[in-house]
Amino acid sequence: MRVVRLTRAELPVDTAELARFLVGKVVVRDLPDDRISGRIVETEAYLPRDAACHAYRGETPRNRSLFLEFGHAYVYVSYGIHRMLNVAGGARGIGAGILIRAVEPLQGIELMQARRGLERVTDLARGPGKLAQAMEITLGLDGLDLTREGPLWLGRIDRPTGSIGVSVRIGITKETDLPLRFFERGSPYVSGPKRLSV
DNA sequence: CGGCTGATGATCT
DNA sequence: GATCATCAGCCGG
Repeated sequence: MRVVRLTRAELPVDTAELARFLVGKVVVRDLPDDRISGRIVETEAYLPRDAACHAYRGETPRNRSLFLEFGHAYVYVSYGIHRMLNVAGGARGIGAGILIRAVEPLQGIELMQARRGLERVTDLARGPGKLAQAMEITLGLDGLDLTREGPLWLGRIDRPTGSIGVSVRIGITKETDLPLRFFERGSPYVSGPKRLSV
């Protein structure tokens, strides 16, 4: 399978636009001897002046990557257990990002199954915590430029993206009414309640 | 499938 | 000390 790395020039600067753009693109995790990759089927945008965004209260040690130029990785720990993979949005200095919520496994499926302790491919990376576990997303990847060669980067493949649906975001307690979740309609790899993925 | 609950620890106040 | 961009397990329909 041929995966071509995305360049920063082809990424939308606007965070919501980038969130939509990333559906259908590919996350590639290059390990010393193996490649794990998955096609993004679900994202959520977190904007500046959005109380649900980790950057809302300003820059801190944890969220500094959100203020990097769009296309950098922001990885953090949620609920003390799960790691979340995000892509920074907006120009340098703008705190915004996109949570990658689910991918359709493409390469390294056996490795994902081993890491997750599951067989069902639709359960390997359906949800941000599952995705991070399956793809070995670690805190050490925080701050990486995802448009450069390295252990984690973004690419595209020659395959059409289906119709993209929009809904409110999942699992948050603030700004719960904003239509900032994007997903590929009909994909069995999308997470969340079914009513939000129509 | 939807709804609920406990686990669990980094982060910030 | 409170909060939390989640998940697995369990239950009822």
